Amino acid sequence: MDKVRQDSKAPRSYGQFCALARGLDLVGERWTLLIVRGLLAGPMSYTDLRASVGGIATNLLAERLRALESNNIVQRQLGDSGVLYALTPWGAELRTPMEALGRWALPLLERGQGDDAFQPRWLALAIPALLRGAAANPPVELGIETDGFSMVVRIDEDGPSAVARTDEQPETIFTGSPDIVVGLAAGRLTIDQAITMGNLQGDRDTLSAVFPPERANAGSVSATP
Amino acid sequence: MDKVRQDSKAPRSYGQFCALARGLDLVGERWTLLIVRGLLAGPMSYTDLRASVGGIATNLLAERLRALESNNIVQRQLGDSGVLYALTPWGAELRTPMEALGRWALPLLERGQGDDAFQPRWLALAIPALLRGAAANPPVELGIETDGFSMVVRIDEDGPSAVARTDEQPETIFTGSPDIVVGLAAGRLTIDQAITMGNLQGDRDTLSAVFPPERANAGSVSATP
DNA sequence: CCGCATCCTCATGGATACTG
DNA sequence: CAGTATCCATGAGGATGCGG
Repeated sequence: MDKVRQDSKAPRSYGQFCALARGLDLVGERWTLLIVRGLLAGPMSYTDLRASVGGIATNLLAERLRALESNNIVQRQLGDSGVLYALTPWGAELRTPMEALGRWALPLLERGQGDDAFQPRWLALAIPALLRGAAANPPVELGIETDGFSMVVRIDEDGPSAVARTDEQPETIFTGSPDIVVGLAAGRLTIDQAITMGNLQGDRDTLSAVFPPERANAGSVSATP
Repeated sequence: MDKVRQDSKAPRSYGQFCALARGLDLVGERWTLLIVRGLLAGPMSYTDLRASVGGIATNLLAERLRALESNNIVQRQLGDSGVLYALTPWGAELRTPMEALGRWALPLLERGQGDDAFQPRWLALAIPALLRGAAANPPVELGIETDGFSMVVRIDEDGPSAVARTDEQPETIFTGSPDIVVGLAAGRLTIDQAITMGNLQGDRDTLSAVFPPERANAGSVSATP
């Protein structure tokens, strides 16, 4: 018999004619934005995505992905290595509100990592968000390594971006704990402080080009958490 | 005996060292951002707030307000008319990410109001969000009436803002359904189309100063919902 | 293995009634 | 008016199963 998948999910809506409310109808459920966070770095397989989201139950991930797909935020791709999930163009535009929310929540990072989990790939969203507004011509590239994960932060005329580092070219690499890297990006630590606490291989100029000293303690974070 | 209020709420956290996740720990629960939406227009009493949020159960509102207060997003004020809830400075900064999310969700309004509820005061968040970036010197003010509610949209050198209209000064007033007002603000309708569908008392120049024709169909909304 | 679906338990949400 | 108390429905979380 035909397996007609009954769309038995009536995904609780606010039922309000308001852009914010309708947006929250789509991305306001638990885990949803963390799934998008994972996909902002590029398409991923189900299993990788599950690890990237961090702690989501498998049935919930499947359910959320189904909802996201039917709302045109996520699309499935058939790679040669199996199924890949990717953001649609509209879904990728969630980067802006998500970065804004992340910047708002920055003061919450000041209490440090504590017992919380950490995945270096999450920084691939955070770093560009924190550096948003910066631009450089010619481009600057800085390798950053934390918690065993390497990424390249690049600032060009289009602004900052971060990608996982696959090659092994001798770029300027700064190594430090998540606290230090975030503190540097957030302007909470000066470059000198960061170098004292971390480890810089290469020239300091690249580091200060990516994290300009004038941003330090610049108070882009204004209020008390 | 002492009523020691056991803080029995262990408000389910993602437990991740990530600004987005920590932000969602505070404002990611259902209804929370809609409560903030209400308070962005100014301090409100419990009962007014409940009406403004639209459909929230009273126990949930009390619980959310308690959490928001203990997280320094909302603070209670003692007005002479009783308790008032207001945003803290940090809480008020949620306007930026909320506007960003609203702009992202704008395509969802294109299917019209349908059966959804509508409260004109919600536009006090939406209109400035849609007009963000606009500035005018000298300032322009336009009275807008929809669904029995009047507001004044003002654009000055600091950008757009909207406040409920209490006085009865003879300002230029445009009257139209929510669909029309939103369509105009979103640049989906031209001024001529809006006037055809609505009703303008006063001069067209003020209307076009607030909703510049060049924004119409400008494609600030890029993707498909 | 990967990509889910099912089952079960319990915390959370939602509606309504009630109280200082 | 400003909530609390109660009860039921629903969604989250965890374990496990199962076909490809």
